[in-house]
Amino acid sequence: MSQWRKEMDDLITETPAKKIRHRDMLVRATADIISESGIAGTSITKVVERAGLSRGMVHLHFENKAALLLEVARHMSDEYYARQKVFISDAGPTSQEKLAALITADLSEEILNQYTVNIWYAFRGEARSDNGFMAYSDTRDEALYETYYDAYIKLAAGSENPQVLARDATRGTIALTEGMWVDFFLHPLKFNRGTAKRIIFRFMAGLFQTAFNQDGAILT
Amino acid sequence: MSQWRKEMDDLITETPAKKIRHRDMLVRATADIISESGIAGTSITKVVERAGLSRGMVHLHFENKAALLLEVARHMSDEYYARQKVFISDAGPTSQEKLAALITADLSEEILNQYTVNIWYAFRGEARSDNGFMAYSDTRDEALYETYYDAYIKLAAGSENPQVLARDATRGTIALTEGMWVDFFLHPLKFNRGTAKRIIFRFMAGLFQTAFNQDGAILT
DNA sequence: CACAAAAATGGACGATTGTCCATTTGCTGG
DNA sequence: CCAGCAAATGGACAATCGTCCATTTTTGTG
Repeated sequence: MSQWRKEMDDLITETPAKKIRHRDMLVRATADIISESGIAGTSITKVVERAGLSRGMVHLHFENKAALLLEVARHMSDEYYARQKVFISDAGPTSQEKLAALITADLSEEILNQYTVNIWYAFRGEARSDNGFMAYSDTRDEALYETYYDAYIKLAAGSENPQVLARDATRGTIALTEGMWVDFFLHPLKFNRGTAKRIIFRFMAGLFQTAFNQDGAILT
Repeated sequence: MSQWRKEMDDLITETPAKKIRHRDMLVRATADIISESGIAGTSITKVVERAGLSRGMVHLHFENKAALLLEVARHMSDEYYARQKVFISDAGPTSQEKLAALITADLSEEILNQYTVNIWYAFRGEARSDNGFMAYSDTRDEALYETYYDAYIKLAAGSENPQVLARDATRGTIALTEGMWVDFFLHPLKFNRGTAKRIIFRFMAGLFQTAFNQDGAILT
Protein backbone atom coordinates (compact mmCIF):
# COMPACT_ATOMS: atom_id res chain seq x y z
CA MET A 1 0.00 0.00 0.00
CA SER A 2 1.42 3.34 -1.05
CA GLN A 3 2.12 6.15 1.39
CA TRP A 4 -0.53 8.57 0.17
CA ARG A 5 -3.19 5.89 0.35
CA LYS A 6 -2.28 5.12 3.91
CA GLU A 7 -2.62 8.78 4.83
CA MET A 8 -5.88 8.94 2.93
CA ASP A 9 -7.21 6.04 4.94
CA ASP A 10 -6.34 7.84 8.12
CA LEU A 11 -8.32 10.82 6.92
CA ILE A 12 -11.43 9.03 5.79
CA THR A 13 -11.50 6.31 8.42
CA GLU A 14 -14.78 6.39 10.31
CA THR A 15 -13.26 5.62 13.69
CA PRO A 16 -10.24 7.79 14.34
CA ALA A 17 -6.88 6.30 15.23
CA LYS A 18 -7.02 4.53 18.55
CA LYS A 19 -4.45 6.85 20.09
CA ILE A 20 -6.57 9.90 19.34
CA ARG A 21 -9.72 8.13 20.44
CA HIS A 22 -8.17 7.24 23.80
CA ARG A 23 -6.95 10.78 24.26
CA ASP A 24 -10.43 12.06 23.61
CA MET A 25 -11.92 9.51 25.97
CA LEU A 26 -9.66 10.77 28.72
CA VAL A 27 -10.68 14.37 28.11
CA ARG A 28 -14.37 13.51 28.17
CA ALA A 29 -14.02 11.33 31.26
CA THR A 30 -12.16 14.13 33.02
CA ALA A 31 -14.90 16.58 32.10
CA ASP A 32 -17.47 14.18 33.53
CA ILE A 33 -15.62 13.84 36.82
CA ILE A 34 -15.11 17.60 37.13
CA SER A 35 -18.81 18.16 36.50
CA GLU A 36 -19.69 15.68 39.24
CA SER A 37 -16.96 16.21 41.81
CA GLY A 38 -15.26 19.53 41.08
CA ILE A 39 -11.56 20.09 40.52
CA ALA A 40 -10.58 19.12 44.04
CA GLY A 41 -12.45 15.84 43.70
CA THR A 42 -10.91 14.95 40.36
CA SER A 43 -8.11 12.40 40.63
CA ILE A 44 -6.35 10.45 37.90
CA THR A 45 -7.63 7.23 39.41
CA LYS A 46 -11.24 8.37 39.03
CA VAL A 47 -10.62 9.59 35.49
CA VAL A 48 -9.09 6.37 34.17
CA GLU A 49 -11.75 4.28 35.89
CA ARG A 50 -14.45 6.33 34.16
CA ALA A 51 -12.66 6.09 30.83
CA GLY A 52 -12.10 2.35 31.26
CA LEU A 53 -8.38 2.73 30.66
CA SER A 54 -5.27 2.02 32.65
CA ARG A 55 -3.58 4.57 34.88
CA GLY A 56 -0.50 4.91 32.76
CA MET A 57 -2.56 6.20 29.82
CA VAL A 58 -2.80 9.68 31.26
CA HIS A 59 0.95 10.26 31.17
CA LEU A 60 1.18 8.69 27.74
CA HIS A 61 -1.07 11.37 26.26
CA PHE A 62 -0.48 14.27 28.64
CA GLU A 63 2.62 15.58 30.34
CA ASN A 64 0.90 15.71 33.70
CA LYS A 65 -2.45 16.22 35.37
CA ALA A 66 -2.39 19.99 34.87
CA ALA A 67 -2.01 19.49 31.11
CA LEU A 68 -5.01 17.17 31.12
CA LEU A 69 -7.14 19.71 32.97
CA LEU A 70 -6.02 22.46 30.60
CA GLU A 71 -7.06 20.28 27.66
CA VAL A 72 -10.50 19.93 29.21
CA ALA A 73 -10.73 23.72 29.46
CA ARG A 74 -9.76 24.01 25.80
CA HIS A 75 -12.33 21.35 24.88
CA MET A 76 -15.09 23.19 26.72
CA SER A 77 -14.14 26.47 25.11
CA ASP A 78 -14.15 24.90 21.64
CA GLU A 79 -17.54 23.34 22.15
CA TYR A 80 -18.98 26.61 23.41
CA TYR A 81 -17.87 28.46 20.28
CA ALA A 82 -18.96 25.70 17.96
CA ARG A 83 -22.47 25.76 19.39
CA GLN A 84 -22.64 29.53 19.45
CA LYS A 85 -21.59 29.61 15.80
CA VAL A 86 -24.65 27.57 14.82
CA PHE A 87 -26.97 30.12 16.36
CA ILE A 88 -25.19 33.06 14.76
CA SER A 89 -25.11 31.56 11.29
CA ASP A 90 -28.82 30.79 11.50
CA ALA A 91 -29.56 34.43 12.35
CA GLY A 92 -30.36 37.21 9.93
CA PRO A 93 -27.93 39.90 8.81
CA THR A 94 -29.06 42.81 11.01
CA SER A 95 -27.37 43.76 14.27
CA GLN A 96 -30.59 43.20 16.16
CA GLU A 97 -30.88 39.67 14.84
CA LYS A 98 -27.26 38.88 15.63
CA LEU A 99 -27.62 40.17 19.18
CA ALA A 100 -30.81 38.22 19.65
CA ALA A 101 -29.08 35.10 18.36
CA LEU A 102 -26.17 35.57 20.76
CA ILE A 103 -28.44 35.88 23.75
CA THR A 104 -30.63 33.01 22.65
CA ALA A 105 -27.51 30.89 22.24
CA ASP A 106 -26.15 31.72 25.68
CA LEU A 107 -29.47 30.76 27.24
CA SER A 108 -30.04 27.65 25.15
CA GLU A 109 -30.02 24.15 26.59
CA GLU A 110 -27.12 23.21 24.33
CA ILE A 111 -24.87 25.82 25.91
CA LEU A 112 -26.38 26.51 29.31
CA ASN A 113 -26.92 23.21 31.10
CA GLN A 114 -25.91 21.73 34.43
CA TYR A 115 -23.13 19.61 32.99
CA THR A 116 -21.47 22.56 31.30
CA VAL A 117 -21.82 25.19 34.01
CA ASN A 118 -20.53 22.82 36.68
CA ILE A 119 -17.32 22.46 34.73
CA TRP A 120 -17.10 26.13 33.87
CA TYR A 121 -17.41 27.31 37.44
CA ALA A 122 -15.18 24.56 38.76
CA PHE A 123 -12.39 25.90 36.56
CA ARG A 124 -13.12 29.48 37.46
CA GLY A 125 -12.75 28.69 41.14
CA GLU A 126 -9.26 27.39 40.65
CA ALA A 127 -8.32 29.89 37.96
CA ARG A 128 -6.59 32.31 40.29
CA SER A 129 -4.07 29.73 41.45
CA ASP A 130 -3.38 28.38 37.96
CA ASN A 131 -2.73 30.95 35.25
CA GLY A 132 -3.21 28.43 32.45
CA PHE A 133 -6.97 28.46 32.92
CA MET A 134 -7.15 32.24 32.96
CA ALA A 135 -5.80 32.39 29.42
CA TYR A 136 -8.79 30.50 28.05
CA SER A 137 -11.22 32.50 30.11
CA ASP A 138 -9.66 35.68 28.74
CA THR A 139 -9.64 34.71 25.09
CA ARG A 140 -13.25 33.61 25.32
CA ASP A 141 -14.19 36.87 26.96
CA GLU A 142 -12.33 39.06 24.48
CA ALA A 143 -13.79 37.34 21.43
CA LEU A 144 -17.27 37.58 22.90
CA TYR A 145 -16.74 41.25 23.68
CA GLU A 146 -15.75 41.97 20.08
CA THR A 147 -18.77 40.13 18.72
CA TYR A 148 -21.19 42.10 20.86
CA TYR A 149 -19.43 45.41 20.33
CA ASP A 150 -19.46 45.07 16.54
CA ALA A 151 -23.21 44.62 16.64
CA TYR A 152 -23.90 47.36 19.16
CA ILE A 153 -21.72 50.01 17.51
CA LYS A 154 -23.93 49.88 14.44
CA LEU A 155 -27.06 50.37 16.52
CA ALA A 156 -25.38 53.21 18.38
CA ALA A 157 -24.57 55.12 15.20
CA GLY A 158 -26.13 58.55 15.29
CA SER A 159 -26.49 58.66 19.07
CA GLU A 160 -24.82 61.27 21.23
CA ASN A 161 -21.82 59.21 22.26
CA PRO A 162 -21.76 56.01 20.21
CA GLN A 163 -18.56 54.47 21.59
CA VAL A 164 -19.56 54.85 25.22
CA LEU A 165 -23.07 53.61 24.49
CA ALA A 166 -21.78 50.55 22.62
CA ARG A 167 -19.23 49.83 25.33
CA ASP A 168 -21.79 50.11 28.09
CA ALA A 169 -24.23 47.96 26.17
CA THR A 170 -21.57 45.33 25.55
CA ARG A 171 -20.30 45.16 29.10
CA GLY A 172 -23.84 45.24 30.43
CA THR A 173 -25.09 42.47 28.20
CA ILE A 174 -22.14 40.24 28.98
CA ALA A 175 -22.44 40.92 32.70
CA LEU A 176 -26.18 40.30 32.58
CA THR A 177 -25.74 37.01 30.73
CA GLU A 178 -22.98 36.00 33.11
CA GLY A 179 -25.27 36.77 36.03
CA MET A 180 -28.00 34.65 34.49
CA TRP A 181 -25.55 31.76 34.19
CA VAL A 182 -24.77 32.08 37.88
CA ASP A 183 -28.47 32.13 38.65
CA PHE A 184 -28.91 28.93 36.65
CA PHE A 185 -25.87 27.38 38.32
CA LEU A 186 -27.19 28.08 41.80
CA HIS A 187 -30.87 27.34 41.12
CA PRO A 188 -31.11 25.11 38.05
CA LEU A 189 -34.64 23.97 38.82
CA LYS A 190 -36.11 27.40 39.51
CA PHE A 191 -34.40 28.98 36.52
CA ASN A 192 -36.57 30.04 33.60
CA ARG A 193 -34.92 30.67 30.26
CA GLY A 194 -37.77 32.78 28.98
CA THR A 195 -37.71 35.10 31.97
CA ALA A 196 -33.95 35.46 31.71
CA LYS A 197 -34.27 36.35 28.06
CA ARG A 198 -37.00 38.90 28.73
CA ILE A 199 -34.89 40.64 31.38
CA ILE A 200 -31.91 40.90 29.07
CA PHE A 201 -34.09 42.32 26.32
CA ARG A 202 -35.51 44.85 28.76
CA PHE A 203 -31.96 46.01 29.38
CA MET A 204 -31.31 46.28 25.64
CA ALA A 205 -34.60 48.05 25.07
CA GLY A 206 -33.67 50.55 27.77
CA LEU A 207 -30.51 51.51 25.89
CA PHE A 208 -31.88 51.19 22.35
CA GLN A 209 -35.55 52.00 22.56
CA THR A 210 -35.94 52.22 18.82
CA ALA A 211 -34.37 48.81 18.17
CA PHE A 212 -35.88 46.43 20.72
CA ASN A 213 -38.80 46.01 23.01
CA GLN A 214 -38.96 43.98 26.20
CA ASP A 215 -40.53 40.96 24.55
CA GLY A 216 -37.51 40.39 22.40
CA ALA A 217 -39.33 41.61 19.35
CA ILE A 218 -37.06 43.41 16.99
CA LEU A 219 -38.35 46.80 15.93
CA THR A 220 -37.69 48.27 12.55
CA MET B 1 -14.97 37.16 92.68
CA SER B 2 -18.64 36.52 92.25
CA GLN B 3 -20.08 34.56 89.40
CA TRP B 4 -21.83 37.42 87.63
CA ARG B 5 -18.66 39.50 87.76
CA LYS B 6 -16.68 36.74 86.16
CA GLU B 7 -19.19 36.50 83.35
CA MET B 8 -19.16 40.27 83.09
CA ASP B 9 -15.40 40.19 82.66
CA ASP B 10 -15.74 37.67 79.89
CA LEU B 11 -18.13 40.02 78.16
CA ILE B 12 -16.13 43.22 78.51
CA THR B 13 -12.64 41.74 78.19
CA GLU B 14 -10.75 43.37 75.36
CA THR B 15 -9.06 40.20 74.16
CA PRO B 16 -11.54 37.37 73.84
CA ALA B 17 -10.96 34.01 75.49
CA LYS B 18 -7.95 32.25 73.98
CA LYS B 19 -10.05 29.36 72.75
CA ILE B 20 -12.22 31.67 70.69
CA ARG B 21 -9.23 33.65 69.48
CA HIS B 22 -7.54 30.49 68.21
CA ARG B 23 -10.70 29.38 66.49
CA ASP B 24 -10.95 32.73 64.77
CA MET B 25 -7.29 32.62 63.80
CA LEU B 26 -7.89 29.29 62.07
CA VAL B 27 -10.86 30.64 60.16
CA ARG B 28 -8.94 33.71 58.99
CA ALA B 29 -5.87 31.67 58.08
CA THR B 30 -8.04 29.28 56.08
CA ALA B 31 -9.64 32.20 54.27
CA ASP B 32 -6.18 33.53 53.42
CA ILE B 33 -5.04 30.20 52.00
CA ILE B 34 -8.23 29.76 49.97
CA SER B 35 -7.82 33.24 48.55
CA GLU B 36 -4.25 32.45 47.51
CA SER B 37 -4.44 28.78 46.51
CA GLY B 38 -8.09 27.89 46.00
CA ILE B 39 -9.98 25.07 47.69
CA ALA B 40 -7.93 22.33 46.06
CA GLY B 41 -4.71 23.96 47.29
CA THR B 42 -5.93 24.36 50.85
CA SER B 43 -4.57 21.75 53.23
CA ILE B 44 -4.68 21.61 57.00
CA THR B 45 -0.89 21.75 57.10
CA LYS B 46 -0.87 25.05 55.21
CA VAL B 47 -3.63 26.46 57.40
CA VAL B 48 -1.98 25.72 60.74
CA GLU B 49 1.37 26.97 59.47
CA ARG B 50 -0.26 30.26 58.47
CA ALA B 51 -2.07 30.50 61.79
CA GLY B 52 1.09 29.61 63.73
CA LEU B 53 -0.69 26.82 65.57
CA SER B 54 -0.21 23.08 65.84
CA ARG B 55 -1.93 20.61 63.57
CA GLY B 56 -4.13 19.14 66.27
CA MET B 57 -5.82 22.51 66.79
CA VAL B 58 -8.06 22.11 63.79
CA HIS B 59 -9.78 19.02 65.15
CA LEU B 60 -10.01 20.59 68.58
CA HIS B 61 -12.20 23.37 67.23
CA PHE B 62 -13.79 21.73 64.20
CA GLU B 63 -15.15 18.28 63.59
CA ASN B 64 -13.24 17.96 60.32
CA LYS B 65 -11.86 19.91 57.41
CA ALA B 66 -15.26 20.31 55.78
CA ALA B 67 -16.61 21.95 58.94
CA LEU B 68 -13.69 24.38 58.90
CA LEU B 69 -14.36 25.31 55.28
CA LEU B 70 -18.06 25.73 56.02
CA GLU B 71 -17.18 28.08 58.87
CA VAL B 72 -15.11 30.16 56.47
CA ALA B 73 -18.12 30.38 54.16
CA ARG B 74 -20.26 31.52 57.08
CA HIS B 75 -17.60 34.05 58.08
CA MET B 76 -17.47 35.50 54.56
CA SER B 77 -21.25 35.70 54.41
CA ASP B 78 -21.43 37.47 57.78
CA GLU B 79 -18.81 40.02 56.79
CA TYR B 80 -20.59 40.70 53.52
CA TYR B 81 -23.85 41.49 55.28
CA ALA B 82 -22.16 43.53 57.99
CA ARG B 83 -20.50 45.76 55.42
CA GLN B 84 -23.64 46.02 53.30
CA LYS B 85 -25.59 47.06 56.38
CA VAL B 86 -23.33 50.09 56.86
CA PHE B 87 -24.10 51.34 53.39
CA ILE B 88 -27.83 50.80 53.77
CA SER B 89 -28.08 52.49 57.14
CA ASP B 90 -26.19 55.50 55.80
CA ALA B 91 -28.66 55.83 52.93
CA GLY B 92 -31.83 57.90 52.88
CA PRO B 93 -35.33 56.49 53.33
CA THR B 94 -36.52 56.43 49.70
CA SER B 95 -36.45 53.33 47.55
CA GLN B 96 -34.14 55.02 45.07
CA GLU B 97 -31.63 55.83 47.78
CA LYS B 98 -31.75 52.32 49.17
CA LEU B 99 -31.19 50.78 45.74
CA ALA B 100 -28.34 53.17 45.05
CA ALA B 101 -26.80 52.26 48.40
CA LEU B 102 -27.06 48.53 47.64
CA ILE B 103 -25.33 48.89 44.30
CA THR B 104 -22.69 51.22 45.69
CA ALA B 105 -22.04 48.71 48.44
CA ASP B 106 -21.68 45.77 46.08
CA LEU B 107 -19.15 47.72 44.01
CA SER B 108 -17.25 49.18 46.95
CA GLU B 109 -13.68 48.26 47.77
CA GLU B 110 -14.76 46.98 51.16
CA ILE B 111 -16.98 44.33 49.59
CA LEU B 112 -15.62 43.83 46.09
CA ASN B 113 -11.88 43.20 46.31
CA GLN B 114 -9.51 40.52 45.10
CA TYR B 115 -9.22 38.83 48.47
CA THR B 116 -12.96 38.45 48.84
CA VAL B 117 -13.88 37.42 45.31
CA ASN B 118 -11.11 34.82 45.19
CA ILE B 119 -12.66 33.11 48.18
CA TRP B 120 -16.21 33.55 46.95
CA TYR B 121 -15.56 31.95 43.56
CA ALA B 122 -13.35 29.25 45.04
CA PHE B 123 -16.32 28.11 47.12
CA ARG B 124 -18.71 28.41 44.23
CA GLY B 125 -16.56 26.11 42.13
CA GLU B 126 -16.78 23.36 44.70
CA ALA B 127 -20.34 24.08 45.72
CA ARG B 128 -21.93 21.45 43.51
CA SER B 129 -20.02 18.62 45.14
CA ASP B 130 -20.63 19.84 48.68
CA ASN B 131 -24.18 20.82 49.54
CA GLY B 132 -23.12 22.61 52.71
CA PHE B 133 -21.78 25.54 50.74
CA MET B 134 -24.90 25.83 48.62
CA ALA B 135 -26.97 26.56 51.71
CA TYR B 136 -25.04 29.74 52.45
CA SER B 137 -25.08 30.80 48.84
CA ASP B 138 -28.84 30.33 48.83
CA THR B 139 -29.58 32.19 52.04
CA ARG B 140 -27.43 35.09 50.88
CA ASP B 141 -29.21 35.15 47.58
CA GLU B 142 -32.69 34.98 49.04
CA ALA B 143 -32.09 37.75 51.54
CA LEU B 144 -30.58 39.93 48.85
CA TYR B 145 -33.54 39.22 46.58
CA GLU B 146 -36.00 40.32 49.25
CA THR B 147 -34.09 43.53 49.92
CA TYR B 148 -34.08 44.50 46.27
CA TYR B 149 -37.67 43.44 45.66
CA ASP B 150 -39.01 45.45 48.60
CA ALA B 151 -37.42 48.56 47.14
CA TYR B 152 -38.46 47.91 43.56
CA ILE B 153 -42.06 47.02 44.30
CA LYS B 154 -42.61 50.52 45.68
CA LEU B 155 -41.17 52.09 42.56
CA ALA B 156 -43.30 49.81 40.42
CA ALA B 157 -46.53 50.88 42.08
CA GLY B 158 -48.90 52.27 39.53
CA SER B 159 -47.27 50.60 36.57
CA GLU B 160 -49.08 48.16 34.35
CA ASN B 161 -47.78 44.96 35.94
CA PRO B 162 -45.99 45.89 39.16
CA GLN B 163 -45.05 42.39 40.35
CA VAL B 164 -43.50 41.34 37.05
CA LEU B 165 -41.68 44.64 36.72
CA ALA B 166 -40.30 44.43 40.27
CA ARG B 167 -39.32 40.79 39.75
CA ASP B 168 -37.56 41.51 36.48
CA ALA B 169 -35.81 44.51 37.97
CA THR B 170 -34.67 42.50 40.97
CA ARG B 171 -33.39 39.52 39.01
CA GLY B 172 -31.79 41.82 36.46
CA THR B 173 -30.02 43.97 39.02
CA ILE B 174 -28.70 40.96 40.92
CA ALA B 175 -27.58 39.27 37.71
CA LEU B 176 -25.95 42.47 36.50
CA THR B 177 -24.12 42.96 39.77
CA GLU B 178 -23.08 39.32 39.76
CA GLY B 179 -21.74 39.73 36.25
CA MET B 180 -19.77 42.80 37.31
CA TRP B 181 -18.22 40.76 40.11
CA VAL B 182 -17.13 38.15 37.59
CA ASP B 183 -15.69 40.89 35.40
CA PHE B 184 -13.71 42.18 38.37
CA PHE B 185 -12.61 38.67 39.28
CA LEU B 186 -11.28 37.97 35.80
CA HIS B 187 -9.81 41.42 35.11
CA PRO B 188 -9.19 43.15 38.43
CA LEU B 189 -6.79 45.72 36.95
CA LYS B 190 -8.95 46.72 34.00
CA PHE B 191 -12.12 46.92 36.06
CA ASN B 192 -13.60 50.34 36.70
CA ARG B 193 -16.10 50.73 39.51
CA GLY B 194 -17.55 53.92 38.11
CA THR B 195 -18.24 52.38 34.73
CA ALA B 196 -19.83 49.34 36.34
CA LYS B 197 -22.05 51.58 38.42
CA ARG B 198 -23.09 53.64 35.39
CA ILE B 199 -24.08 50.51 33.45
CA ILE B 200 -26.21 49.22 36.29
CA PHE B 201 -27.93 52.58 36.60
CA ARG B 202 -28.58 52.60 32.87
CA PHE B 203 -30.41 49.30 33.34
CA MET B 204 -32.45 50.74 36.21
CA ALA B 205 -33.15 53.90 34.26
CA GLY B 206 -34.43 51.78 31.38
CA LEU B 207 -37.02 50.13 33.61
CA PHE B 208 -37.86 53.15 35.78
CA GLN B 209 -37.33 56.19 33.63
CA THR B 210 -38.99 58.51 36.08
CA ALA B 211 -36.87 57.38 39.01
CA PHE B 212 -33.30 57.22 37.74
CA ASN B 213 -31.05 58.48 35.04
CA GLN B 214 -27.90 56.86 33.72
CA ASP B 215 -25.55 58.94 35.85
CA GLY B 216 -26.95 57.46 39.01
CA ALA B 217 -28.71 60.69 39.80
CA ILE B 218 -31.97 60.09 41.58
CA LEU B 219 -34.91 61.88 40.01
CA THR B 220 -37.82 63.16 42.00
C1' DC C 1 4.84 -15.76 9.41
C1' DA C 2 8.34 -13.37 12.15
C1' DC C 3 10.21 -9.59 14.04
C1' DA C 4 10.72 -4.68 15.50
C1' DA C 5 8.39 -0.73 17.12
C1' DA C 6 4.67 1.38 19.43
C1' DA C 7 0.92 1.24 22.65
C1' DA C 8 -0.91 -0.07 26.78
C1' DT C 9 -0.67 -1.97 31.31
C1' DG C 10 -0.57 -1.88 36.38
C1' DG C 11 2.50 -2.45 40.30
C1' DA C 12 5.65 0.39 43.03
C1' DC C 13 7.44 4.85 44.62
C1' DG C 14 7.78 8.86 47.66
C1' DA C 15 5.10 12.69 49.02
C1' DT C 16 1.10 14.46 51.03
C1' DT C 17 -3.46 14.14 52.59
C1' DG C 18 -7.00 14.20 56.78
C1' DT C 19 -7.42 12.17 61.07
C1' DC C 20 -6.39 10.36 65.55
C1' DC C 21 -4.48 10.16 70.18
C1' DA C 22 -0.88 9.62 73.82
C1' DT C 23 1.69 13.08 75.87
C1' DT C 24 2.94 17.61 77.52
C1' DT C 25 1.82 22.25 78.78
C1' DG C 26 -0.62 25.90 81.10
C1' DC C 27 -4.06 27.73 83.92
C1' DT C 28 -7.21 27.93 87.88
C1' DG C 29 -9.55 26.99 92.25
C1' DG C 30 -8.85 25.38 96.90
C1' DC D 1 1.81 25.77 96.46
C1' DC D 2 -0.24 21.98 94.56
C1' DA D 3 -3.74 19.08 92.55
C1' DG D 4 -6.75 18.61 88.69
C1' DC D 5 -8.47 19.53 84.39
C1' DA D 6 -8.74 21.62 80.00
C1' DA D 7 -5.86 23.19 76.27
C1' DA D 8 -2.43 22.37 73.14
C1' DT D 9 1.05 19.65 70.97
C1' DG D 10 3.16 16.87 67.29
C1' DG D 11 4.32 12.14 66.08
C1' DA D 12 2.02 8.12 63.95
C1' DC D 13 -1.59 6.20 61.05
C1' DA D 14 -3.80 4.46 56.83
C1' DA D 15 -5.38 6.21 52.60
C1' DT D 16 -4.73 8.50 48.51
C1' DC D 17 -2.33 11.47 45.60
C1' DG D 18 0.56 12.17 40.99
C1' DT D 19 4.24 10.06 38.83
C1' DC D 20 7.33 6.70 36.99
C1' DC D 21 8.83 2.58 34.53
C1' DA D 22 9.62 -2.44 33.75
C1' DT D 23 6.72 -5.52 31.54
C1' DT D 24 3.22 -7.24 28.45
C1' DT D 25 0.20 -6.73 24.55
C1' DT D 26 -0.94 -4.99 20.15
C1' DT D 27 0.17 -3.26 15.76
C1' DG D 28 2.43 -2.67 11.37
C1' DT D 29 6.00 -4.09 8.02
C1' DG D 30 9.26 -6.91 5.27
